[in-house]
Amino acid sequence: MVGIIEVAERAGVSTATVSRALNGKSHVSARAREKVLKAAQELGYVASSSAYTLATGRSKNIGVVMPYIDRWFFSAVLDGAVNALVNRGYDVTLYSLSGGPASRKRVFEDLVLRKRVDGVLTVAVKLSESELKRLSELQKPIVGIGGPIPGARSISIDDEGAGRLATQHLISLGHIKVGMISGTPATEMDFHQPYLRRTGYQEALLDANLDFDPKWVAEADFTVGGGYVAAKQMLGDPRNAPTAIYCASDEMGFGAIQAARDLGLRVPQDISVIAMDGHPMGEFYGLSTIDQQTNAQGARGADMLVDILESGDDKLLNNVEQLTTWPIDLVVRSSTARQATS
Amino acid sequence: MVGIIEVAERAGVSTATVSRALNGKSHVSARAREKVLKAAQELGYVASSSAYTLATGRSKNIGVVMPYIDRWFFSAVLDGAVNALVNRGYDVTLYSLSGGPASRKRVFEDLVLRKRVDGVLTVAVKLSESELKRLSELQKPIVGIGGPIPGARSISIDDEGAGRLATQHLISLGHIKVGMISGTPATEMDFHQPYLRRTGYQEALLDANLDFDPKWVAEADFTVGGGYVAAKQMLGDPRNAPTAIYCASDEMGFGAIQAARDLGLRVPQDISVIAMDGHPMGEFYGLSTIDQQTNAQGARGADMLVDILESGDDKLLNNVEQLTTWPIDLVVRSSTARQATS
DNA sequence: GCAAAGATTGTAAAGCTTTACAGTTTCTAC
DNA sequence: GTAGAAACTGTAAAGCTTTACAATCTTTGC
Repeated sequence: MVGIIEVAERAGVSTATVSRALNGKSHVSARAREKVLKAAQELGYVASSSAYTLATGRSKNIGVVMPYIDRWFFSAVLDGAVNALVNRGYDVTLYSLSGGPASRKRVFEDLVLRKRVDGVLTVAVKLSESELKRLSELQKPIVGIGGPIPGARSISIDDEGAGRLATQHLISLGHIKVGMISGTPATEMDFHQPYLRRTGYQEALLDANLDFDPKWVAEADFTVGGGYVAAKQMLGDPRNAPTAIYCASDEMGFGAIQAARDLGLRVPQDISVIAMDGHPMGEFYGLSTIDQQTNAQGARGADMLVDILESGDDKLLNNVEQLTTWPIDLVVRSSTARQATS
Repeated sequence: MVGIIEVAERAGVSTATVSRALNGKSHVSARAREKVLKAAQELGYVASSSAYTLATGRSKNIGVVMPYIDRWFFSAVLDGAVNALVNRGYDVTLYSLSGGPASRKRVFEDLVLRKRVDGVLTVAVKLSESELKRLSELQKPIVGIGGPIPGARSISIDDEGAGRLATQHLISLGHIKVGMISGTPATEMDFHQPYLRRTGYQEALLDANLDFDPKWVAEADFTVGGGYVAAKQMLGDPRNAPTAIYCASDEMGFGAIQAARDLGLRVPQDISVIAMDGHPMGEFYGLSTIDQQTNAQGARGADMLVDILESGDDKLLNNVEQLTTWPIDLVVRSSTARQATS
């Protein structure tokens, strides 16, 4: 194994100079730098990251914590974050919370204490007070995506506003009976958006003086299957079915469209569907939606974190509450329309 | 920052004993072990992973390398791998190849030399000879998923057999004009399946003495959009359109179904579609498919890697060519049927 | 009760880098 | 040509753990 000593010998300088030259520090003559670079190149030398971390206290590694990996929203955030981080010279270590409370505890205690990561990016995870305290004690900055985190920096859309906007779109098309398929918080997750989106929906109805029937609100698990079942139930009773549905995720929207079709309803002539997220498949199913640029949110969160780490200002390492509201766009496609006169 | 010395002092033993007790080694009295555990608990001590890695040469960390992150196939493999690895006490560091050849080189040179990972799991990446050589020199075991890797261990379905099976299913339903939407290898990726699947398709036609029209084969990029465009083109010309299409991925299958509908064709009465992967949305679109249990493949690959690392047999660290063929299942749903008599 | 074997414990080195500090060389201005 | 400043370079410590080896204690068989 070739170490810094071999490089120093070959270049005819000390290890200190090798280190300085390779890390682009000043106080190295051009000649020495060149010799070092050449020697390192010839030997195929790369510094051991564990020794680097031990000596400097920085790992150049960000921990990303999320409740699921193989769902579109999460993998899209992850993709954005990984690309942004690699551009800035950071690795990412991935932690899933799907293993239950025990693994969650392990993630938050070990992960950070072990000095594996310089900072933490969480997606749709609400930290408990003790988790946050622990991270803060250790000066590990944290950025959350997908919901405001009390006591820390976070990036989130205005979920209530999004729910209101989607519902207003349906109302503006003349719909009077408007239903909603809301998300449901799974036990291991900390989504809080479901309720906010629902609140926005109800407020929009209220503002428009429209009736609100509890039967028009269903809960599902954010998946296509969940949306399908909920929509079929809601639309199945012809005496009291809504003419438009707002779904809290695009995947549930896909399910709802399919359920409508299976019931013989035409979209949008018989039933309008709007959802939210900005899933790439939305375009092909003509699903109207509220786009939230998921990839870009991940990239932005990653950049915020690295900005803090590289600022050189240790005060920034403390976690402070600071919410960045992420903009949303209404994308109108072919799944929403004024209802056909029957 | 609390280190092993503080724990040793509090427990009234030496650091060596603390280390042994905490790592579950033998040669520690029950009494000493208990004192150490108690002290460590009280101080909230966790060993620094960089110091551990520096001392032992092992990082308990696996690098996962894939060309994309936010596509279903890849995130499903990743999910399976992450869960399997966390169960065995390993972290995973994620590398994306989407940054082009320069970033690819960095991944394979730095990643390993920096001793960041004990082993590498690649997904749909074919290693070059020099990449493989480098990994082997450093005794880093590698396992590939999604295609046989020359010179290394890998897990792959029989792509040719899958293409043949899907096509035979269509032929068995009486279809004579059978098209295929094949994948296309993007520059940064090393998919080799596209051609194998296509070979299987052609062989099945040949075996059945069926005509083969080059216009019935299109290439697309594995996405819904790509499948949509290709299918629309293929089905658009009524004089020469196939009555059944085999798509090399479920997402392209979704696109093909949508294209057929937009052309006024009924699925499966006018046109049958079969695809492959086992995408969870397939069920809701009634897409017949060839299931390959993507999650489980990721988990299996991860387990293979850890088995090698924990075997204690250094000879196993050398990379040897060894292909594990992964079983596939034909799942028949409502998108394939005997053609309606016109 | 004692010698030998076995179990437990401690000391100190090794693992590889970064960097403070001190020492040396080179340059500049007069 | 020289003093002083500036730039460069080297030595050695620090960072935190594991573990080989040596030393000590405990047990066992007689």
